[in-house]
Amino acid sequence: MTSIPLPSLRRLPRYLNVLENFQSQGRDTVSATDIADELDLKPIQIRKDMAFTGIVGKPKVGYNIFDLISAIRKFIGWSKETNAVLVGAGSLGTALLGYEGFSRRNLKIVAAFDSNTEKQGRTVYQTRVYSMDMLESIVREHNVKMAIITVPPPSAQTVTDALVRAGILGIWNFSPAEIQAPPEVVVKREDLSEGLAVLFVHMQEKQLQTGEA
Amino acid sequence: MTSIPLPSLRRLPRYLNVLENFQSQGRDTVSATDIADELDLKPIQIRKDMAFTGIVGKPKVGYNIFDLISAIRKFIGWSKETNAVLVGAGSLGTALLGYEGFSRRNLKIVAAFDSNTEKQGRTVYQTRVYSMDMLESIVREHNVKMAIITVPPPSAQTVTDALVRAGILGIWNFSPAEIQAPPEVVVKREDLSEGLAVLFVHMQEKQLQTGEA
DNA sequence: TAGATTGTTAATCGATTAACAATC
DNA sequence: TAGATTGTTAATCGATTAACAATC
Repeated sequence: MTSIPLPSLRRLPRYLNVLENFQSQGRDTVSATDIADELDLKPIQIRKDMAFTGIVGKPKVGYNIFDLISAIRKFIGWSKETNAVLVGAGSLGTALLGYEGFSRRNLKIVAAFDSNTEKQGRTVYQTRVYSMDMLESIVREHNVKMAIITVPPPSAQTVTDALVRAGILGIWNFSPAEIQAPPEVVVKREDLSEGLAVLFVHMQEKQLQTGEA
Repeated sequence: MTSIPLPSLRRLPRYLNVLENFQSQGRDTVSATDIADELDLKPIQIRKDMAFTGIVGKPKVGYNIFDLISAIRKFIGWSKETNAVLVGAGSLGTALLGYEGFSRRNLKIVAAFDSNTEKQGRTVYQTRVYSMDMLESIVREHNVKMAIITVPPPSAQTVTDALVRAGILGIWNFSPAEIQAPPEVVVKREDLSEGLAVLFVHMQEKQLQTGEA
């Protein structure tokens, strides 16, 4: 079985958003065209992507919204709760601790860690901040497999090493540092400056077109 | 002239990070292979991407680091300061107001806006929070062309409309809502749940490989 | 000079899109 | 039944990779 293409995978959460909107409007079926219209995509792309999740639609009828939502959630792994820890309770880390979008996707941050003793012992949006010493015991106690890194770039690799030692298997790295981890650990980079670069260049290109360089 | 491919554009900020590291180590030239090794990419891809920024290297010598940094910064539009406003001073908005990575890229958030009267008048990480009424006058006063949206999904479209009326030409949308804007306005989505989905699925795939489903 | 590294042209790979048969 | 919509197979498009000539 061939694995889902990365661009398709990235579109799945968008489909989920749209489907949840449709559902809250009381609808119970959608066609690929309905979804495509919401997202400015082509219907054929939706159908191709849906096939990867294993869901099948009915010709003439379309897809059952409830089944489709379940299939996508299950495919991504959002149908059951997942525990995570967060390292780095600075401005970005604090924001993520309070981000409502995570609980919507069944992600639960069970503990935060920070080397700053001033922050240790505090509770940020209902999550307790611990010293780094506590990392391994808490990770193992809650059987945590996923970690979020929101520390400054110079600390990113040290933190990564500690997480790996504690048994973490997936790291979501919000620091712009390039971190190295063993092959069994999945690392997802989330460098905000990438998105900023894309926006800037596209704005420039658009301005050039209108002659307003 | 054909425009830079999106994947290449997204790699440019990573090159910049690596080059700045090399520079702080006192080096003044790099080869494509040096960069590739840092980022787990192939040298040929670096050379192809560099060509888009217009920079040329010297056979046998490689690229001049200072020139390369300048060329990439200039290409992206990070060599001069850019003003932006932020709408939605909630947890994520507050984080972005304090995010050090932006000033490194010459992005200056001149004002924040929030409909919550409790937040209005406060100063968050040196940025003043205003009521939405002030949006248009402040945007025009500072000649702001770029805006960051960090409001809850139901407000995203209303905020977008207000930004467009105020003359904003580029929107960085951190809300998971799909927003509509006129064609002259560039919209960059930054939905964190996309990255989360990619991490989850890749973790699952890795577990399956090790037989630990 | 000889070797290393760039930049270009061609080949491959993978994702998107098109065409169309199957079917509720 | 006829029309609409799915899912599959083929064609196109674009990005990555390979091969290699140019050159400091």
